[in-house]
Amino acid sequence: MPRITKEDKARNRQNILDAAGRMFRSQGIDAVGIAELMKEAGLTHGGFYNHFASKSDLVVEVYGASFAASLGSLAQTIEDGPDQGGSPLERVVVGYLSTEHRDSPDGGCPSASLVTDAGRHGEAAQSAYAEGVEGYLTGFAAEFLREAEEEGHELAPSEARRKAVRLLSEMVGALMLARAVRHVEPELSDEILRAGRRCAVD
Amino acid sequence: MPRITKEDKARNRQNILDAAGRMFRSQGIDAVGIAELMKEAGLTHGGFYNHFASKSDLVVEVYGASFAASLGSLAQTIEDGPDQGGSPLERVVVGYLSTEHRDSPDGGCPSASLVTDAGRHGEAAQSAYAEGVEGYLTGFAAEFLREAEEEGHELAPSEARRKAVRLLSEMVGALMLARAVRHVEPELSDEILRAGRRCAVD
DNA sequence: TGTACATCAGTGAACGCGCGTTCACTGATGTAC
DNA sequence: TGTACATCAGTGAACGCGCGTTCACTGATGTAC
Repeated sequence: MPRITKEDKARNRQNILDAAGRMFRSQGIDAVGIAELMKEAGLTHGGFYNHFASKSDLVVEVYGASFAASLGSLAQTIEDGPDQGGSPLERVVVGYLSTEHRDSPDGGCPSASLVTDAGRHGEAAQSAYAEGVEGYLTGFAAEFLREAEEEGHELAPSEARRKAVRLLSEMVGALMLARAVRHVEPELSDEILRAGRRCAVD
Repeated sequence: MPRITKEDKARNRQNILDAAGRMFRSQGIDAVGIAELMKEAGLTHGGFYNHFASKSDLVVEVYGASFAASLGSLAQTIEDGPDQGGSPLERVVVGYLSTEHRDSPDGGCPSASLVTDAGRHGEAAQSAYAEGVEGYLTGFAAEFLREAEEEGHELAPSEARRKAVRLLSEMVGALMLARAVRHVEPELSDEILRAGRRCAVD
């Protein structure tokens, strides 16, 4: 059957990246094997090295791609008009700490699902992770400033930044805790999400 | 050389548990092999199964032991008189979000270092994790109530509980984020800790 | 208390297994004329 | 545009390796008399 079109090769590469993004986030990087990953992408394992030099290489690319997608959907949530009321950041928090996001990490925020793996897969992966976190913080801080200006409050940039850091910390912490206890203590899991949603933008 | 005293066997078992507690927290459960673990405990790998039926069994016991130790030192931090000022919970937060705690996960809070592993090592481990989290929440909520009463504020138990959940979420999230970016963005890492320390008991 | 024997913790080689990675092979695509 | 050949993506067997676990063996301890 091979050889394949250039476009097909590019599509295959993207399929591998997408599958890895989903599987890494839901199962953890080390729990996903190359063979399993390639099968999910519709290929056999041997071809992996036609696209990536190593699993480590893939990991770095996945961090970049996952954060890019995640920051994109964050921006969209902020820009979307206030359909069901609440400020943009309130909508972000409500979506972030929703049962849907908790229950499907595969398409969710890499800040949370890849936080532990970031420290264990080399400097390049860690840099990609840090860059993604910085993206979240920048977005949040800008939105805090925008909301303050709109409402006529005084808000120093350094204070907006601090609020952004706190908001991300709480969102990531609540989401991870909620996920960790979900199967054995569903009520505790829901309670954690609820408490975070209720007051996370104070 | 074998056979060994009952007391020696008990001590060996404890050594394995201690080594596992340290190594699991700093490296992650899956990254620690039985051979490496037993070497750290001063034994050879074959003897592991004289103490534990399987690695999974050990994992469950480590969750229990780590949380017990962690909750104990938490209680002590709360009880210790206000040496350098600040309320007991402020002291807890300052210690929790210190660079020392960030840089030595091996003796630190299992809520943070074992949160990801909890979801991936069976129901028993997850239950032990949830129980530990519940212990943290109960301790925090009681302290919020105590402080409110001392200062003459009104505080409903449900509100104290909510504050406890939020506090733990933020502490865990900040600690994990700070650890994840520590080696590539030390300033960002410090900033995350600082922001959490500054206002985590609001 | 003293003796004889059974017990069993520690040892380290060995097991099966799944991992990341390599490789010879295939054959349709890309390219040079 | 048509033809001949080189390229190279996909395939699946095979590699070395480290993992969790098992096992035969040793010999000091625990126990029964």
